[in-house]
Amino acid sequence: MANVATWTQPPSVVLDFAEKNFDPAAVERALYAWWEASGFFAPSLFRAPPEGEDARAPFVMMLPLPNVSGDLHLGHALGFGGYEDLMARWHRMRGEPTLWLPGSDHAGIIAQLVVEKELAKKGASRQGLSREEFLAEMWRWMDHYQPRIYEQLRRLGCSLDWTRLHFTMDPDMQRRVRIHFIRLFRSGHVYRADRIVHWCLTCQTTYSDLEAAHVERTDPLYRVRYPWAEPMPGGTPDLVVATTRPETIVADVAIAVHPADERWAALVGKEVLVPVAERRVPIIADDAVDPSFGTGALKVTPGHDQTDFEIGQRHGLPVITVIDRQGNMTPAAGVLAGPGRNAARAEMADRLRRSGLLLKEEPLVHSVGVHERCGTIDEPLVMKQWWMRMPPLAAPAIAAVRDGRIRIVPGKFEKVYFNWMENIRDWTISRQIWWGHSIPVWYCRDCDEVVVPDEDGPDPVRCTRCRSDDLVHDPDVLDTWFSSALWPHSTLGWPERTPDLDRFYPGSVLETGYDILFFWVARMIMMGLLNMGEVPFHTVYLHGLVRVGGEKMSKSRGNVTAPMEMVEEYGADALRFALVSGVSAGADQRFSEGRLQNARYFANKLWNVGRFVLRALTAADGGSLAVRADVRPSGELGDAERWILSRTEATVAEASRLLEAYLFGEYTALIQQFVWSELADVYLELAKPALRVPSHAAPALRTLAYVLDRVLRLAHPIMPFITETLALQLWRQAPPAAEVSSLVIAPWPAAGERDAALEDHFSLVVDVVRAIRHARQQAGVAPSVRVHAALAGDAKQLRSSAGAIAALTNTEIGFGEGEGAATVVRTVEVRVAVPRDQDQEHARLGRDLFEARSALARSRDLVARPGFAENAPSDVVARERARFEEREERVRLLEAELARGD
RNA sequence: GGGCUCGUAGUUCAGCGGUUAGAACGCGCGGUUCACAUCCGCGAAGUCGCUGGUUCGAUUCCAGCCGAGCCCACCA
Repeated sequence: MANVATWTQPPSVVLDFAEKNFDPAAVERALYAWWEASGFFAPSLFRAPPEGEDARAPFVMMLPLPNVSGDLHLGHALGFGGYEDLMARWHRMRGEPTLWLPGSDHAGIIAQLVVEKELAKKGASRQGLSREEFLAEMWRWMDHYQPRIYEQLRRLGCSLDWTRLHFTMDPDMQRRVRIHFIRLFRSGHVYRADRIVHWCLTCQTTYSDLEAAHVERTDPLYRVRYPWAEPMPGGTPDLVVATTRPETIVADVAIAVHPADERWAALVGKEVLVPVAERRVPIIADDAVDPSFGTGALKVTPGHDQTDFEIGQRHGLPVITVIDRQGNMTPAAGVLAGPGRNAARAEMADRLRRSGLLLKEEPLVHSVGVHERCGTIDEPLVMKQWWMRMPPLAAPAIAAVRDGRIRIVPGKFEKVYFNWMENIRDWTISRQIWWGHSIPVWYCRDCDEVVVPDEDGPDPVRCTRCRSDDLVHDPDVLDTWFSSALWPHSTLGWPERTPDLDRFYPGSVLETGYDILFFWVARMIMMGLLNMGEVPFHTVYLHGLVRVGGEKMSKSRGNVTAPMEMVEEYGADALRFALVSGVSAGADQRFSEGRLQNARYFANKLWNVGRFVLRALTAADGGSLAVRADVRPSGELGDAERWILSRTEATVAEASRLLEAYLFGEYTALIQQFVWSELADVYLELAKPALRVPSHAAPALRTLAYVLDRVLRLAHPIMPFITETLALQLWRQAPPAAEVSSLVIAPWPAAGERDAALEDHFSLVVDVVRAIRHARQQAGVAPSVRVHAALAGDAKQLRSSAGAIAALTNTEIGFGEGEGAATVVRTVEVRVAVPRDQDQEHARLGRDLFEARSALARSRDLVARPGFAENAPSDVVARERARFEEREERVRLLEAELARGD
């Protein structure tokens, strides 16, 4: 049951609490190495489930494969070190066997381009190498970058199970991709067809619709007259079309008009002559034409335009290809044949001009498709490619989200998902590059048969139809996303039914940026449903983009965006905290050095809270008191102790709630707020007096140890290194009753009992403290000077807290009448014996009274409003009534106070 | 053309049918308190984009408008 792996001792070089400031560099590497060596990141059951409960279901996440094309960027740091590791660590602490599976992606064209660029630096080129030589070059490069990326993941603290590391191009993965393709082929989900595709002249490959981007450009728009093929009756209008690509005129096969366009209705079926080509082509009617553009007549060029290709399909028109893969004009272009489509464009414009058919030339602002990888303008071409038939795969994937088997967080992305999936088009999966999964298809040179091997069969050597041995392997490779779509099941052993696949599929959460919802998430859902019959995860959490701007990240280096430099300078904990803090799901964020600095300050605050507690334990010889960090103190406790304990339990409950609701930004804010404003600013100050008296120190010591222990557990998912550093030292002095060797596998706390009345009472104490401090500052009394303060009005409730108020304000507290500056806190009169400025005080009390009266008026209106008492929930009514009474009392006190001053 | 989102303090952003609308940074003032100057204390600062509607009650829900942005799509 329990994992008794190879727990080694914690590293000896953990930072000692004698250090005033937390030094991440001193602990991070050693702690990570220890965690990893101890097997904490394996999906083991680290402790028996609680009495009467079954073992928890595993928590499974896949690392969104970073491309092996460079270093990690801030977006990776946010996803991996922020949300994902946070979830993994939290679930692990909750006792769920947690598998977070690492890997990387071969990144097809992106990686190939990078390596080609590297080659170019050395004066070499892909074309100068054989395919084998080039691939060897790719692998060399992989061998260099992969370990680098894995090291960076460790630096971020990611609790990945490195024993299950995968790479999309591992021979094993190649086999699974091959089987997947063969099955898709046999089931008809993939097919080979001549269709129009996006072609990149630079990269010399096709690409999918998703990889097409659009940019706005201004190009000349040519208006060209196409002469009628037959003499037409008088009054027949000229047929004029507008085009930005006159060089494709020679590939025109028709003119299309909108069916409802009355200008052209009578001429549908007539023919015109294509200029220069002198070919007769018909006028056809098709819905795709926008009658408001130009004359409403569209030249139809199925060989070089997406829309035209579809019109051609509908009307059975031929395809003429006049541009080749290099961008040169083919012999089919007739007189335009020859190198360079741009030269052909000029040539064509010239010829049209000379023949008087070019009526007009004007600039047009329009958007043109480009290859998003390199920015080259799309050259749509008709080519034989492999396609995946998407609508049948999309249907069950839509249903899975629709019926809640998968939930997307934040919910707005469900709409985006539906919008895309419901309009999905077939996916071109073949690419004309070398780096990638080869397509397991051979073609017979003798009879054109397509030969596909058996799933685990050898490469075919003979044609299955004509027995020829003249077979040629498809030279193309598969789109990168074809293999990553299988990731959640292929890494667990599919198609074999392995123990891992049984245990860890379906997984739990898929966390990634919203920008790859379609590229990856949607496709994983479709492939998971197809191959496994079950969704790959129940929740998709999408984060926004990290933008760096506005503020300078570093004076010396310009804008630092490399997360590793930030880890170096600020520590992984600070970077993780800064990235997650105050950001909501799916929202883009602006990252700044200020955020990072604040996170480091918070880490340091936590460090010093830890130091304070550890020193106190040492000084008091915690050993002899047998303090147990995980045991909530009971028995004789002061108000302050009972208050911070109650607040601690409240924080435990709230942190759990926020994490369950995927509200990570609020979770970090909660932790920071509690540690800084409540634990450090209030309770630590209150504990100091007690700690000075050894005989009275025990309750405070037990409380401090317990609260620190809770805080470290709560903060561990987002700040693993500093919390572990402190926990190891805390537990040495106050060993937990439930023995545990590391915070990584320590139980997530369950919220204990709260005392709501005491919490409320203490918030009054804090308000009174602030009022006294304010009075002292106003009067210019030095903090070291002890003064008197008197509490009156509704002050009885504060008797038990007089000591706390005194300690926090350096003031003697008395009850009843007093002298000095006066103020009213809620319903308590506060007089601080300091010199006062009568006029100033009078003015302030006047302002307070004005505010109190308007607040009272608001309360009165609300409580008396018709329908309020009947319609509002009873607890709201009760609260508003209480608030009304309190405000009445406050107004009365302020009036009395003012009257006294007069 | 279709879909989505955002507009809250000087800045970056949380929040939300009933709170005195919050945080961090920044700003002003004061502090050598033995955990922390990567600190402590006090303070100033918001008509929650505009206009209507729903509601006992709207910063929060709905509609329109103004402003900013994102995604999808076959604008010649």
